[in-house]
Amino acid sequence: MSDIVIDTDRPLRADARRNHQRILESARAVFARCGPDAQIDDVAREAGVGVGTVYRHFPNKEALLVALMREKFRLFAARGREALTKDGEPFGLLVELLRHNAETAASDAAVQHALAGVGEHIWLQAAAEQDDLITVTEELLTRARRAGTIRPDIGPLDIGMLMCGVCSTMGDKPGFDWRRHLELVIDMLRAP
Amino acid sequence: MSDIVIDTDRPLRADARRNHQRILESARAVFARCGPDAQIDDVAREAGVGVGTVYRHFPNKEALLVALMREKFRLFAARGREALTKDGEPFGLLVELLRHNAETAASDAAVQHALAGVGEHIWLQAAAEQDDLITVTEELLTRARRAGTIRPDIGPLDIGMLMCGVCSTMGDKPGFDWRRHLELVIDMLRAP
DNA sequence: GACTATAGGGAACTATGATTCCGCTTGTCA
DNA sequence: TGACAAGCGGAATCATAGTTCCCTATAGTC
Repeated sequence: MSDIVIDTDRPLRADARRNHQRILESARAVFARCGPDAQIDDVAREAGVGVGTVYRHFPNKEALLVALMREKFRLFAARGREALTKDGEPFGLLVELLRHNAETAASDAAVQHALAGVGEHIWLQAAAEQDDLITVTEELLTRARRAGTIRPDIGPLDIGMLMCGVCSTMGDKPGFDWRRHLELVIDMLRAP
Repeated sequence: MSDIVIDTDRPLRADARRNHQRILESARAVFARCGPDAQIDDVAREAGVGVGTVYRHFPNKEALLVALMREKFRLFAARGREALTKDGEPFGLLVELLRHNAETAASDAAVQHALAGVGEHIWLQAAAEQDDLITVTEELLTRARRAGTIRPDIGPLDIGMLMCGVCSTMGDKPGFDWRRHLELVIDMLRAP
């Protein structure tokens, strides 16, 4: 959300702040439409700004993608935190969360491809957000474990990995049904 | 294996046949190394031929990728057929097959990315091979169902989808362990 | 209202990598 | 062993899309 390179602590000019936001939103839309081969020109057009402006805010295309990943992880972590405040059967809360997140991912090919297709070096740039997500997930799992309703050997990274797998089947592969994939995974998570 | 455009039924010249094979092998190696952004020039160099020669055998890069996918599906189907000839507990045979295929996929980023990242139109060009694989898988599943050792609601497309998910976690994602992913999936397949 | 640092626009530049083209080579067959 | 069609090599071409550059516009400030 604040990926612009700032070398002073001066606040951004109002128009810049507005554009930054607009670019991020357009990027989300364009990446969702075109996956990782979305074009900067398209993002710029969609945002109603010039390419130069995009580059003023994000040093390159990769940075834009990373910003989107980060945003997504932050969203998932926030939802996790929210789930922690609710009361109810912990496993059920987790399942609800996973379904919700999967729907979000499905509406946005960027994440799907970002998670599945890009190299480690991009992945690592969202490490902080991921760690946070992992922490939250761990807490959700702990509660479910205590309640005895989840397979006890499942860790937060397993959840990430399995969901990554579900996301990979979200494209337009003939015959695949990611919702079924998700339900199978959820079934597997349940305590025997 | 026979993707060269032939407008007569004349057999290929000996050197052409040799080169066709060599190109396919090199493509496999280069795609395995570089994933979908392998370069035709590299394939040509590795095969010890000029780029022109590659293009004489495959109209474009996509065709090369499709040829590799087809080859892979054919291999998996062949292994499935082989499993059908063995005797032993059907579920065990299936598991052995899945593990074997996963190892193969893991040694070859091309498939992994081809399965996960490319669009429907490429996918469809391997439809015949896939259908064959599905048929074989269905037979394996039927036997396991009869033996009562597999979750009865699992179909051949589920297997494909789940394995596609496993493949998607084979990259260099920090903390992911696709072998664990596979074992979790296998566990889920088992009859309750 | 004027000044200036900050921000924007978009044409031009560049890099990358797929694809084409054509003159040369080599199997094949009589 | 010659003829010639089939095949090969790789420099040149073309297309795409990321990135830079610099001139113009404007928000913020006195």
